[in-house]
Amino acid sequence: MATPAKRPTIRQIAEETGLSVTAVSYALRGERMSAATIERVQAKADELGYIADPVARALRGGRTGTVGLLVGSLADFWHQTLAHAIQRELRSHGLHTLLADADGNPAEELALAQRLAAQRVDGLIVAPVGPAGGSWVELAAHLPTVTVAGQLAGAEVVGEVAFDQTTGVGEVLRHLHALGHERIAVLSWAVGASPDRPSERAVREQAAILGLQCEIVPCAYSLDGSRPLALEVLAREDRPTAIFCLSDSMAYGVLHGCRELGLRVPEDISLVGFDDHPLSRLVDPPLTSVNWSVDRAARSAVGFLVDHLAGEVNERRIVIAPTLAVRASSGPVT
Amino acid sequence: MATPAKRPTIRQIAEETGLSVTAVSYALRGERMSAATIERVQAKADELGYIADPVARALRGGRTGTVGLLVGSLADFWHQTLAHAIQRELRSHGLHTLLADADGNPAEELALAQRLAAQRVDGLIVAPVGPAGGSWVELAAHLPTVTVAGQLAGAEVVGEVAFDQTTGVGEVLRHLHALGHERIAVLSWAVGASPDRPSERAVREQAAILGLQCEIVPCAYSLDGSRPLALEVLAREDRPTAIFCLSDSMAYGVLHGCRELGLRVPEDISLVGFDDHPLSRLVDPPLTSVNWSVDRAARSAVGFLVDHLAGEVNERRIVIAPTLAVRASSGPVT
DNA sequence: GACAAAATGTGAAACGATAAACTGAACCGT
DNA sequence: ACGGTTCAGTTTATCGTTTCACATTTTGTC
Repeated sequence: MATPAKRPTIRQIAEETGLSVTAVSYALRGERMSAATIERVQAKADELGYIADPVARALRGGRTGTVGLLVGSLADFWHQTLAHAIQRELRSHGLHTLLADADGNPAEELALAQRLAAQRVDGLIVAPVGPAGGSWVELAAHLPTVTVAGQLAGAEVVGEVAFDQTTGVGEVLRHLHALGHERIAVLSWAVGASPDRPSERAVREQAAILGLQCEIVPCAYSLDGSRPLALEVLAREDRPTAIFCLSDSMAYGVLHGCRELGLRVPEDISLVGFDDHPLSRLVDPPLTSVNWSVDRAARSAVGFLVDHLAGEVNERRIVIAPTLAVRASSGPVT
Repeated sequence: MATPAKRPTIRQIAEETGLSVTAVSYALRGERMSAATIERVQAKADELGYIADPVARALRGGRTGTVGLLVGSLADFWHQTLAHAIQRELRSHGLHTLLADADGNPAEELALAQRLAAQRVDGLIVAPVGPAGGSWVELAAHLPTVTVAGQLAGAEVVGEVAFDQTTGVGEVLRHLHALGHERIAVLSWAVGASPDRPSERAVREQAAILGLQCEIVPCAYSLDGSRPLALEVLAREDRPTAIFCLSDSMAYGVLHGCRELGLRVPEDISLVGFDDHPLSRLVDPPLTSVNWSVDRAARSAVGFLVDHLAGEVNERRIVIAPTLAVRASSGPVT
């Protein structure tokens, strides 16, 4: 039985160098102590393979080096991509990621955020699905928070990454309008009762301007959620000539549904997605979708947080502009 | 300016109930104290909205309720799916997830695992990409560890979820053999120098049995990694008649490459993937792939860990059997 | 009713790191 | 030679919780 080989602590270094624990603590951070001492301590620390215990540090009130990442639904491909991008970006700043997934349940988001806070994360990045209920205000007041694609009911955030939904939706609807579509079903996330979701509002506004009949259909995120719904919508007598899905994940499900019904895309029905997942260009037919530069969003979100933690106060809001990627899934009405 | 509204502590409860801190600590966990006291403390705790501070608890040596999840590469779709499934499964057990992504760099895996350990996770679930180097043995000796699809150089784990690669690879190669293919390029993960990767070994063995010419080509994970490689392989004069990718992510990149070169799949070249991502049935053409039941893997991995934490000692290893999903991307040699 | 054994509770010491307050010295200009 | 700074440390208290060792009360048994 090998020795349990405990991790070395600051105290061990103190004993072996003959200094006090405090001295070592300062030296390790390069404060106060003389250059000679700092070097001696560093050497010993390296020798022992010392890593500061983030837990103890956190307890005392310091930083953990860990950022909480709360995503609305990892079942959604876009959230998956975003989570990956943010995680990678955080890591490039030497920060760790504590991931929580509300799994499409907006009511749980606040509770999860609080659990993350209890774990003493240094900051929070939230990509919510639902309308913010409850007391985000208080949470955000204590914990630097950045939102991505969503608001938190008036909470004071240190950064906000917004997506220009109005323009994105507008481009899609104008595109479909130009192709001659007039009856369009819009599949929207079915989460919470949020009558004023920005994307849905944008749909209504633009539809009114263009004179389109847009029916907003609430839908579960995942492929398996949108497929049955698509089957129902497509089976109608006066089925729409186009379906606009407010996420690519849903569009994939619809695509699957079309296959099952033997409907051709785009001849029988046009289909447009919303996040431009990397695979959207590879599905059959390639999916027309709205691209948002996830990397830019991730960089900004992490940047806001890191700047804030460093005490800098910079620009706090960025609006990511959409690009409509027109592919084969949308075509003229026949 | 509102009061900072600090989280309530055990001490606050103690003061308000007139008990000692110790008594409250016991009472909250329902130990020792009289039923009456326990109830009184519980009531006060609920009233104040008390949540035990996981950080302090961890410092003292208890559980954090957080499990570290180390994935080899979140750029890979399969790892994404797996991470989501495991995260969801952990949550259903009331556990939180601390996610780290080695981003395709096996050399970093151990260091990341150590950071996770430093964060005092209760256990570790590792889905490695590379051959295990370094001292996993010591890490695993202190921290309950479960591996998914990979080994950790002789480390003693509390659970192992294995995939029957031999059978999976065998089915693919037999399938291609039956279709008349003889020259096959196998795209394998290009990580570390691991001459004895199980999947690659399986390829060599099966190829020998069936008399196939299999060239193993190392490749980066992502779509963007495999696409250029595919272009190179496909441009050869004696290009293979089939490409077998050891992950769907790579297959997507190859598919993209085929499009650019104007090659038809499967008429000009057959393509087979390996993880059966949900979108594989939707791409054009639908991708033949090997399905592994990610949900089952996730359930098992989490189950092993939870059982171990509960002190139960059960079966510690499961081998997930593959199912070959034959779709349109593989066809007879023409 | 005596005495042991539970039951219930308390105080103090951890866990590992940090920060405020304090202690000597060396050093400064005048 | 005097008070004042700076330097390079040390002591001590603290974060919130658990646990060990001990103190007190209650209960049980013959």
